[in-house]
Amino acid sequence: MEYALRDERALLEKYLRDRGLKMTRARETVLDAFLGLESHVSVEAVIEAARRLDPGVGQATVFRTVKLLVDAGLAREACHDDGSRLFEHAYNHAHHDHLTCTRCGAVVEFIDPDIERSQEAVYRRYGFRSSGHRLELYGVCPDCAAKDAE
Amino acid sequence: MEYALRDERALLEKYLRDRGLKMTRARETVLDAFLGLESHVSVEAVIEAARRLDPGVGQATVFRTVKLLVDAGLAREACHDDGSRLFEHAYNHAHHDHLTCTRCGAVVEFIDPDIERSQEAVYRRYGFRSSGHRLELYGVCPDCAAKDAE
DNA sequence: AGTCTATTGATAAGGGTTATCATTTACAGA
DNA sequence: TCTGTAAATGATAACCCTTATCAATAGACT
Repeated sequence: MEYALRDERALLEKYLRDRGLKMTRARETVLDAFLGLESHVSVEAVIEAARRLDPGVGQATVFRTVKLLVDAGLAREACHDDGSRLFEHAYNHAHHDHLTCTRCGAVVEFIDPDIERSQEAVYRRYGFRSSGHRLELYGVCPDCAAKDAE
Repeated sequence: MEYALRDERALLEKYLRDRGLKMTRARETVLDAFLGLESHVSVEAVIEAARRLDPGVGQATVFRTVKLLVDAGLAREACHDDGSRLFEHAYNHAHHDHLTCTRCGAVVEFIDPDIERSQEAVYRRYGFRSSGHRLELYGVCPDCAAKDAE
C-alpha cells in the first residue's frame, strides 16, 4: 500500500517536473486525500478529505489539482452522477465498465472481453480510430430485487 | 411526417390528461420546436427554436417542458456534452448507441446485436435486472484521420 | 540567499438548471 | 357560455458546480 502511494507520488512529481511545474504541499495533500478515498469520488468529497488533512486547502486548488491528476494519468473521470462529475483511481486500476443499481446506487465494476471485441468491430465498421469508450449498464441489483419481491 | 407529429401530440396529451395536467399553447410550441430539430439537441437549441415559433416563450418553461417530454417518452437524454445535457427524439426512434468523433464532433448512431447480447450476459452474471444502458464510443472519424495524414 | 515564476486561497464571475411568485390560462362543471 | 379552481406561465432570483481573477506566497534554480 505504502509502496503504491509512493509510486503515485513519484508519477505526479515526474509529470510536474517534465513540464516545469512544482510539487507543492497543497498538491501533496490533494493527492493523499484522493488516494485515501474509494472509487467514484466527487470533487466535493476530495475537498472534504483534503481539509481533514489540512484545513487550509482552498477549493479552487482541489479542482485544479484533480484536473492535474487526470492529466497525469492518476485519476480518470467516471460516469457523471447527473450534475457533478465523479473521478476514480486510474493508476494500477485497469479499464473497466460499470453496472449500477438504480435503486441503491451500488456499483459493480466489470470487464467483458466479448464487449471489448465487439466495440473494436464497430470502430472498424465505420473507419474510426479508437480513443476510448464509456459503458454504463443500469439495472436493479439482486438485493433490491429481493426487497421488491417481499 | 404530419402523421407522426400528430401521434406525438396525442401521446403528450394523453400523458398530461392521465395526471390532471393541461395541454397549453407553450407546451405545443416546445413540442413542435423539439420535433423540428434533429438528434442531440441542447435545451438552449430548443429555446431558440421555440422562440422562432413564439417569441414569448420563457426559458424556464422550455426546461420544464423538455423534462415533461422525457417523462412522457417522447424525448430521451443522450450523452452529456460535458456541461449541458443533450436530448434526442425517443418516439419512433429505436434504441441505439453513439460513436463520436472527438475532433469534429460527428456522431454515428449504431446498434450492434453482439454488444447487446453480451450486455445481457453481464446482467445475468451479476444477477441484475436490466433497465437500460448507455454506450459511448469515442474516436477519430475517417475525415479527421485523413487530415492528420496530410 | 536571491530571483523568477508557478501556485495559492479568497473571491467574484460564469454557465446551466431550478425555485419563487404574482399573473394568466386551461379545463370541468354549472 | 360562464365561472371557479388549480395548473401553467414568464420574469426574476437563487442555486450548484466549475472556472477566472488577482494580490500574496512559496518552490526551484543559480
